[in-house]
Amino acid sequence: MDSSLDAIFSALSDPTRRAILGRLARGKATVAELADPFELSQPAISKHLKVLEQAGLIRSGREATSRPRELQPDALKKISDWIGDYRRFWDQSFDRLDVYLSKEQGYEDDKSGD
Amino acid sequence: MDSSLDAIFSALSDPTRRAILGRLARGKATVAELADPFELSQPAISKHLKVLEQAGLIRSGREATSRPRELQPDALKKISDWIGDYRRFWDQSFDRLDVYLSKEQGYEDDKSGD
DNA sequence: AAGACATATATCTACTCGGTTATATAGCCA
DNA sequence: TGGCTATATAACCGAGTAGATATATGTCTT
Repeated sequence: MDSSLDAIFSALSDPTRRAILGRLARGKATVAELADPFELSQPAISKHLKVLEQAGLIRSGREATSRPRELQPDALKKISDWIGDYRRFWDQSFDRLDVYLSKEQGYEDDKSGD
Repeated sequence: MDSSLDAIFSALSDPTRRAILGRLARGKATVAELADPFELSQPAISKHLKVLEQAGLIRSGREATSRPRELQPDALKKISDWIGDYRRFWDQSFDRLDVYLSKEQGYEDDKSGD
């Protein structure tokens, strides 16, 4: 599993792979279940799953003859954190001190006196 | 400008382009300024800038002979919103679905041989 | 052990991508 | 106007990608 930003962003740039993640957000699924909505061959789906797994976005299990996939949120959190550095560019309220401080509960409004 | 998730994620998958965005987060810059930190040719940088612009991540201005670039946060907000749909999977305080999902067995985080 | 089933891997092809060098375009100044 | 500067575009190359079909692997069932 790579889990670098390169691999994660690259994996997410494909609509099929994002759709697969969307399906997995509703619970784990077998390869056959994941392939069903698409007009792609089974090997094509397996390839997409490999890309997602190497990016750290999903992981594989084993249940009898099937290898169900499930979401692994760490990679998504990683890019969410990266984007967070730019949040101030579109979110006006981000610049406010109280927003910084409320990252941890209980730290709220220690010195907000403007 | 495309601005689709495909184009945005794809643009962000390259470390040079992310570094360019990082530089632009500190203010607008000319192509020459953006190229300076890299050991790449000027045309290579121009290509990267074109990719970023077509994804809607930056935009070009005009000042005398230079074409300064600046951040355009809309595209970043777009993918931030997309990721937001998955926030519950890593943010405990968002809800508890992640706990429910990881209760199932058969996944490879437990690598004790059978 | 053999067959069936779910999935992975191998191989091939067309296309995209990131880089290069060479050249073109556009604005400023003497 | 001609030349300088900043940047864009064109043409090309090697590496990687997404798809296909064909085949292999691994597990359950009988």
